[in-house]
Amino acid sequence: MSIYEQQTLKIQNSLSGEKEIFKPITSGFVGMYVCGPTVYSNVHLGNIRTFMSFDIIYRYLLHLGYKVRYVRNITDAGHLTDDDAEDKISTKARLEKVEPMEIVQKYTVDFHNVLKQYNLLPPSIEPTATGHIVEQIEATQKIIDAGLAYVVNGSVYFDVFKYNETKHYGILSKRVIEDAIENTRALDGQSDKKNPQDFALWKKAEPEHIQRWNSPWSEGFPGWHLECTVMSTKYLGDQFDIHGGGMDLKFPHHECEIAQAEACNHKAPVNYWMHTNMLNLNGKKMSKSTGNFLNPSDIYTGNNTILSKAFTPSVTRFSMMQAHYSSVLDLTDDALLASEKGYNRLMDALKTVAQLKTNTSSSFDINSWKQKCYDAMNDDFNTPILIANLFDAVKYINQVKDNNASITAEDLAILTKTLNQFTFDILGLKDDAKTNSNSDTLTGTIELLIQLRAEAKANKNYDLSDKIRAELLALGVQLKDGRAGTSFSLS
RNA sequence: GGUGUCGUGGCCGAGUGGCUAGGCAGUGGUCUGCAACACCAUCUACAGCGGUUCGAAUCCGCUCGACACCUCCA
Repeated sequence: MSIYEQQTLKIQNSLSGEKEIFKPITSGFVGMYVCGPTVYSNVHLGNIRTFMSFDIIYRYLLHLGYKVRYVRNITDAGHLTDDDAEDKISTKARLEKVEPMEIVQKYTVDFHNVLKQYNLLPPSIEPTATGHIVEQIEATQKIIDAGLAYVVNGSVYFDVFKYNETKHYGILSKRVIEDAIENTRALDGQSDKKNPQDFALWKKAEPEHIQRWNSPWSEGFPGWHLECTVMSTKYLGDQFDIHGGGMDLKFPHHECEIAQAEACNHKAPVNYWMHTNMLNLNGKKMSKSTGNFLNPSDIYTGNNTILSKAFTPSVTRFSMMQAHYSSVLDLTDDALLASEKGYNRLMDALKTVAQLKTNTSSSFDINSWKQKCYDAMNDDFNTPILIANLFDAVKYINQVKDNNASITAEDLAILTKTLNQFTFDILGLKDDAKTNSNSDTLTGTIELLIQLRAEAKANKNYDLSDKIRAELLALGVQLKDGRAGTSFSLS
């Protein structure tokens, strides 16, 4: 029996605006699509938060025993910039005098490196827009055939007004498109489009545009919204379970996806839409121009002027998990410092739990604690509550260590397994100290110093014992004197 | 200007119509040669103003503020 048969998972669905019991289309299987990055520059820290949130969701679904196909695309064509009608990738390529695919390669590698640092699991399929030009042309033709798109000067536009006659454009973002059309019709000027709300399915390439493909309408490139529709339905089917992305993509990107999929396949493509909230830095939106900006790697290299020190990816990850994915998260030095201490306490407890002595009875209800951990995650992946529960266990573990509480061997096994599963498998944390420097040589050396210090202390040679303690601390080794002797931890 | 999300204690951040969230910091204590760690105890709260209710920080309205998306293009 799989875990998911014993747990009731609820997901906040942006489409209905309600928390719904999750029921996959095919029992035991989950199809999940998340809009990936446009690889024209280093990945944004805000993107990391989004992908990390879905990493937790992916990990939890896997833990529950679902067979998950997780698709996350790479946008390497067709995403237009805000300030002009040029392709982001081509613009940058011309600037740096390189091939567009060179830019794509460079930043795709950067993206993968950063995600690996933050311990994100790779998706099951990572399709690229340029690898699906044929499918995008086919989808465009299908929408034209359905009478919901029109061709002007080699470009193809989705007819939002026409679509809205039978369907609801705005169903996801809760917008009333009639109002928007009413308000903007007068402004329509030299555009090829019938209506400002219409969006491009295919764009004719200007002469300077490098990325271009042949199509029935022109030599050009596909519209940004179409790639996600094509790639999600190709790998997950016309209807699939979960579609995720950042809040900023809800409109128009995801709205357009729904319209395109409806136009192609005559059914709603997605059962559960999930949107993650934004990441701020020191209370403000991150912006390169104002200097209120961090690259994901700046945090763990410490190479920045905003934070007081470097923070490991696990600490950053832990810090982000202390907020719910649907809340705006404010990243600050204080918050990271606080998270680092909490994270260290959790890691210490995970080491302590392996050394606990068992008793004939338990003073803590392990099974109800375990269920509380599941309840937290079942409630729309509430990681802050989960972490609060993990700290309950930390408290208990320390009490047992100090003989102020007791635990049976059976309960200890459950506690150890559950704690490790939630910390490492589901939250995706890593024990940085362990991975950094856990060699027998180091351990042996420190144990020797601890022994020498104990001898110095026995001889009341406190100058020497304090010197050993202080210098080890300076090297990142903290000695901990307890009743049973001295232990240590690495930072 | 339009739409949406939100405003919780020194900081971060959950939750909720009446029952201690949690982390970090602070305070008192236990432990220690002195500390640190750990443990025990403890303090600070729900933006403002109205309303509904036996009871609201939680529901409703207004005000103020924050953030995002849109308003030219996608």
